Amino acid sequence: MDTKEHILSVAQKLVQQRGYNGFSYADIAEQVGIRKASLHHHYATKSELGIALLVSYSAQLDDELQRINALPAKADVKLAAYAAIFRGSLKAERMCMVGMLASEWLTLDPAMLPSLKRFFERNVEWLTEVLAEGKSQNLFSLPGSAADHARILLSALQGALLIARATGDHAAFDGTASLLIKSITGKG
Amino acid sequence: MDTKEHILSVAQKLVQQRGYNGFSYADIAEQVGIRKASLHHHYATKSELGIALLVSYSAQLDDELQRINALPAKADVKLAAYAAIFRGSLKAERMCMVGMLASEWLTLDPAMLPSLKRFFERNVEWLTEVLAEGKSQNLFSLPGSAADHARILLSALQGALLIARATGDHAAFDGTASLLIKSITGKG
DNA sequence: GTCTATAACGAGATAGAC
DNA sequence: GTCTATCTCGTTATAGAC
Repeated sequence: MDTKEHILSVAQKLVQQRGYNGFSYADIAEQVGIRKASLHHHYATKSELGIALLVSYSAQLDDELQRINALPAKADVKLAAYAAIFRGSLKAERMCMVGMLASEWLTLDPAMLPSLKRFFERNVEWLTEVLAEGKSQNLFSLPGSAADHARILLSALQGALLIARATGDHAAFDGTASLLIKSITGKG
Repeated sequence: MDTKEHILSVAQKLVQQRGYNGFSYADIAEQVGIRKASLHHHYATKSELGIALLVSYSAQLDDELQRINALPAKADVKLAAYAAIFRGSLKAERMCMVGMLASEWLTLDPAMLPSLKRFFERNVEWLTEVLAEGKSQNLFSLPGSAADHARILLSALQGALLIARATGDHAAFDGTASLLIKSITGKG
């Protein structure tokens, strides 16, 4: 991994754990093993780094969604795989990076906001497709639009991750996630 | 309102809007109309202020839940009144203060954490009671435990507020909240 | 209880040598 | 591309007068 990627990886972890306003260039420098000033050669300003983080994180999301799309699985399994992404974050004691940034959005460089919004839209779009797919396969019984259910899923997983990480109650997250999926796949 | 309460009120708004690491004593001083140094007479340190904020915010929650309990209404109406609290925050462009603090919990004074956890527990307990009440009134048809449904409700409302505030999509919040309640009160 | 003044530190960022 | 050295500003917090 070259230095630029190493910086990005460390910075992403710091945002997910401490928030954008909760870490400094000194923290990155320490973990990457170079001096603060050298960071500015790769990312001149902190908000430039923030924008790069959003681009990188969105690409990671696309990779994950494509990986799930490629599974030889039905829609219900895809939903479980999607929820497992959040479960993995919880295990690593990290928030979704964009969920974290969303909480701080009023303090962010406005240039970061478009990709932040786009990230959530991408999640809702993908979930809406999977829900529609499950509907056409007669796997799901959904009162209300697929898009509204998609937003419930995204919101509930973000909120459950937020709360479970702070309370340390991982079992509560599991209960929430499995009941969420159960309530979509139907009771029978 | 005396100065101490005024400080608390301004600080609470700042945490809800910008996060605990996103505002300073200078911001409070400017809005309260006194000097930075005077703030330390009322709250010696920032984490002392943070703890006072959690005590005050928890008391506000108790007031709201008691107000809803006192309504001459059935469980479904109480759930809608609970969701309306979050809707009010969104309208004021504020996060739930404790949801905000939860995202930053790794950077907080550990003394703040017990009341933070207690806040979420209080929400889940109350929601669990209302859901059980609705069940006994034959208003709700719930697969899974009332506590798990309570956690879905809390998580989804926290997440929907987080996302809708950042994206500016208030209609998405409304769709999420109403479908959440609809899916509990049943389709008939 | 509020003020001025200031301490002590950490932040993001820059200059210029190597 | 990384370093040392430094700048400027904002942060929490304190001392002591009024």
